[in-house]
Amino acid sequence: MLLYNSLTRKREEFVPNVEGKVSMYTCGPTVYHYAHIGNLRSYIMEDILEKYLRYAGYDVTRVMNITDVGHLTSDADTGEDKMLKGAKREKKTVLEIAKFYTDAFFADCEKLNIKTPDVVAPATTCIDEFIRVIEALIEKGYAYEAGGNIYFDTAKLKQYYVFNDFKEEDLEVGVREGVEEDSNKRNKADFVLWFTKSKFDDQELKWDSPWGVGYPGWHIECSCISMKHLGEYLDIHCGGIDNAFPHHTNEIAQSEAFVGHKWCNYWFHVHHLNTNSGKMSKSSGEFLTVSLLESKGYDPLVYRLFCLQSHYRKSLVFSYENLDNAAIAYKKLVAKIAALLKEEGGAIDQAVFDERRAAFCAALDNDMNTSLGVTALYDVLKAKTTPATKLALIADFDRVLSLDLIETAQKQKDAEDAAKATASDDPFIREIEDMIAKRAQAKKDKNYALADQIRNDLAARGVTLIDTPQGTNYQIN
RNA sequence: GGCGCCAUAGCCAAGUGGUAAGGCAGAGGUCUGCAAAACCUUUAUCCCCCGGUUCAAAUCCGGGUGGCGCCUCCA
Repeated sequence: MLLYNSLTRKREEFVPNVEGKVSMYTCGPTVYHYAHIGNLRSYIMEDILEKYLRYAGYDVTRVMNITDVGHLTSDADTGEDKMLKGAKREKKTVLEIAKFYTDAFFADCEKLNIKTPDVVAPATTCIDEFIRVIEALIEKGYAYEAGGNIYFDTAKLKQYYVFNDFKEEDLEVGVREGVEEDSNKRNKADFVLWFTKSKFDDQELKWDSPWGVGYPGWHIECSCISMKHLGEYLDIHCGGIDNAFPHHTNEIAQSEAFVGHKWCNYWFHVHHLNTNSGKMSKSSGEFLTVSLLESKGYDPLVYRLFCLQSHYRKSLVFSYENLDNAAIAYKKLVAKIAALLKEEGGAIDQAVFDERRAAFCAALDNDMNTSLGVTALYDVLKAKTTPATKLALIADFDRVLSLDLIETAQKQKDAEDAAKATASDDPFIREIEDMIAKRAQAKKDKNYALADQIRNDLAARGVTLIDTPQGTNYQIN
């Protein structure tokens, strides 16, 4: 299978370190606020990668951190800790905030059918590990103390800028508002491993360390948590493209300085979800959360389909028009599958099954081409074969796509069956059937005004009539 | 200023040298008293622009233009 590797900027054949096994690390959320759907795009695409690797037969171990400490808004210890900022905003303790938004994050993931990683590690539970690695980095000469903080010395590396051909002198400090350069640093690119001199007096979470009471820098978290659970050799590291520099660059710097050899082979970066005005963020524009979409009547899985119709390495523009497009496509897809469920099953045609499955695999083998994967699904629906074959294929693809296609279609069918079964007991159903009968009579009498009025009355109450040559069916919305 | 990604129909999008998949919307049709649903048919003489390589380019190369991202908050 081919995977684009940000490290080499090429699509490469994926070969894990240990045959049949894949170690996978994902940068998790900073839990100071709800995740917006742009954040979740990354997790959806990473979920597809993980599930496809499993589908392809790999034994995958996936680890994710939860950033609940040390994520500053500025490098120079002048900004605010994001966690602290969230806590102040809501007048809660940092740990309460972390707990609340961690739960909210996984609740959103569940709605989007994003599998929870095998290991989820909050940074605050791994402090000893951070200290141990920082001590080793100091011992090896890769880290130094200045102004009370511990910094990583990027000048000690043969190559620091791995994802971009940056030249240090061309990098501008303070491109962003509110960012100042830290005068303690020896080199422009150096970064903090451990803070003891915090300018926020009310920093809540602090730990004792060989360098004094303080707290870890952001970058060290991911390196340590990954190595703690996955060892010195990592197969795939995932994250949003915005983290390639400096976060992932720093992770590589400190991890490889620590282990003394190549650390991670494949870097999987998901590109951004944009709005018409640019990158989606929590601070500008409409704050688009899963709950907001639900409140507007969208099934979260519609958003998942919306993401799957694009490629993870392309920026995607969000608009309600595009989401509506996905919503209709999803509804039609489910309706077609519900129709299949009603048909006689027949036997599974293994030849067709294998052929269609090969097409699906070819799509995903090609650098996670989910758009083609969805097309493979449509091709199944159009294929000339038995309903049983189609349903088996759809269920098979959905192990990766996770759109709950069969389940949703089954629910729809069950609801219809249940409505029919309880018809005689339910006064509402009896009334509907009564009105349908009256309308049939009106139609027979060519009293179309009355017939249309009955149809409109029912529509107003959420009942859609579907005329067929065999009679009138109805659907309760 | 430096670095990187991208550019295909009204919208989303596939395509990795052999003559433009698929989805949504639109149009026409079947069915219907009409409508809805469903089904069938149809929708880019051409892939941002200009050069070049080649028998052959949306695909490769060079140069533009435009959009987005990163350069210490971000997925």
